[in-house]
Amino acid sequence: MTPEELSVLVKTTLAEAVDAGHITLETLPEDVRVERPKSRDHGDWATNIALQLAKPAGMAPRQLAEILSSRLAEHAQVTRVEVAGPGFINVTLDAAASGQLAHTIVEAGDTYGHNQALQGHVINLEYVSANPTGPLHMGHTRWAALGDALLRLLRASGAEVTAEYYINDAGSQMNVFAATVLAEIHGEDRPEGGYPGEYITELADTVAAQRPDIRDLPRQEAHGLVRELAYQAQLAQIRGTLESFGVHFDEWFSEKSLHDEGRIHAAIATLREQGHIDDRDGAVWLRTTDFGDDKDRVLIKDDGEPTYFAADAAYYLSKRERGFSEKMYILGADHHGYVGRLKAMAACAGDDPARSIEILIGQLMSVKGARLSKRKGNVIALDDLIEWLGTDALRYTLARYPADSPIDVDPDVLQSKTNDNPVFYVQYAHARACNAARNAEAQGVDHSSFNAAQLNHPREEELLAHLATFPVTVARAAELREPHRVARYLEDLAGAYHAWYAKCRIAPSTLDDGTVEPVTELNRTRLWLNSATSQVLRNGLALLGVSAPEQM
RNA sequence: GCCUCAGUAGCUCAGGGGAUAGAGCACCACUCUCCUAAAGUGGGUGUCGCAGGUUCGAAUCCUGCCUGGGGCACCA
Repeated sequence: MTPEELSVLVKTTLAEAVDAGHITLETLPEDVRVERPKSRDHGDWATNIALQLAKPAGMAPRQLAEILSSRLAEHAQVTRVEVAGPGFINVTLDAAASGQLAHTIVEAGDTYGHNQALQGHVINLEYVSANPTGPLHMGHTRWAALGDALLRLLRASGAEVTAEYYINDAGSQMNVFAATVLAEIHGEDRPEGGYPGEYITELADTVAAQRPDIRDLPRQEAHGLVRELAYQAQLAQIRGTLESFGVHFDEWFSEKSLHDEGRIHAAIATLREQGHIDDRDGAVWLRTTDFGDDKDRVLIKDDGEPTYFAADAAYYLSKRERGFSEKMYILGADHHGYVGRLKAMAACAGDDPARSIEILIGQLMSVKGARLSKRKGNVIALDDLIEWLGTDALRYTLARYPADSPIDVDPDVLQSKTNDNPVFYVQYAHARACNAARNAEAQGVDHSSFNAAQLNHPREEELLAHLATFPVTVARAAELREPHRVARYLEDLAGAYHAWYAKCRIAPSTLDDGTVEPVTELNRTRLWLNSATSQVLRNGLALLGVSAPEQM
């Protein structure tokens, strides 16, 4: 019996008690939380439902708990129920009822932990979206790791999610970019305010190789061509970096296409219909102050050019037209000034921002001792970080903290192979489980039988309890948009596994006289538990985009 | 000035109102002739930034203050 099943049982028990007139409640709670108590003296699972319902039921919490507990105790899989403290209900389950989970997990395989908490949600998740004028750097790294983990989590919870990268391929910075590359092609000094970094030289070489005639073209024509070719080359480089970081986008959306297809003016027309446009001082304004923004925002400047915000508005409407009911953005704290205007803009467009827009703001990260890359333009390049620390270590570490806590990554920790490096601790647990399975199988232990009641060692009860909370951990992490919960969970699970492994042998032992003990049902049953654990470790790591090595 | 995030053990940090506030590191002592000791076991540590409030109960929610990070464009 899993905590979810127990939760359902408590809920139905409550409903029965209400029907029988023993408890008076107008509405039943939607969610009954069942948690693993900190102290094992408090049973296998505990619920505070009686405390929460005491007031609406007009009943003393302990009295309410007593009614529920006497009914719960009648259930076959429940060994003991106690009312404790102010009104907690502590439940102890039958060992066989808990142990069955090992079998369930192995059968569910890769889908164990998946849930339907977000079924029906059609989400557009936009993240990274770095300008295509240079390589990705540390400023993008955390969002890449976090966004991809969140994507996997949302999908595992039943949401339909599209990962989208917004390419800022319009605007003056692209011209500066092109001018820099073109100057490089001509062997001239870089223009004032141009891009630094040796990657510009590489781009210039690439472009010149593609179009050997480029130096002979009229300057203006060459500029347009360089702009396109250098952009393509840079974008390809960015994709390559993301690919090696295990991050995949479903949609690469061009800002320029919004301009070219007239979608910006169409968006303004839509906003105008909604009655939130002002024309003043020769510019076109969106009255975002109607919806709580500090100041109104310009959409079309007095020189007739659209602002970046106008493109954002058109982009938002594009997402809506493409059928996304929820638009999620992951932005760095340095962009949090955007939140107010984005939400106000959504409201101007006639949407309810509380439902249609979700903006996750993350704090910035740093890496101790990281060196700037002259080649990449005096940034700390993501490519270099990957090469230095490895994708697994980086991704795990970045996914391990809540987005709103600042991170200062310590490379020494990431590269160590001990307990103080959580990535290795978790990966090692997986590798160890795989190795134990290989070893047991070599000695003839297989999955041919399973007896849940034999999983009664305290360490296996503890391990089973951890395994049981995986689905609810995933569901909660997805709901709260907090991938770090999965990482923390995995660390706990790995700890429970190591502790179990130290006490409970899977394979038969060799006796003093050199003979090997016969394979028993206990060996086989433990193999199931071992398999279940490695499965959950694998599933959890997969949600974070981190590999689960079979040996280390 | 306004907005926003943070302040928890010596250090790095978890803790979406609940029982005695946790984990890793660091420090000490144990455990491998049998599945990976890259591990496990035991040992102590706290004015949860400060002050009020909400309630049966607050590290958690509200208000104010202190300290630190980030942000407040007809830039992109």
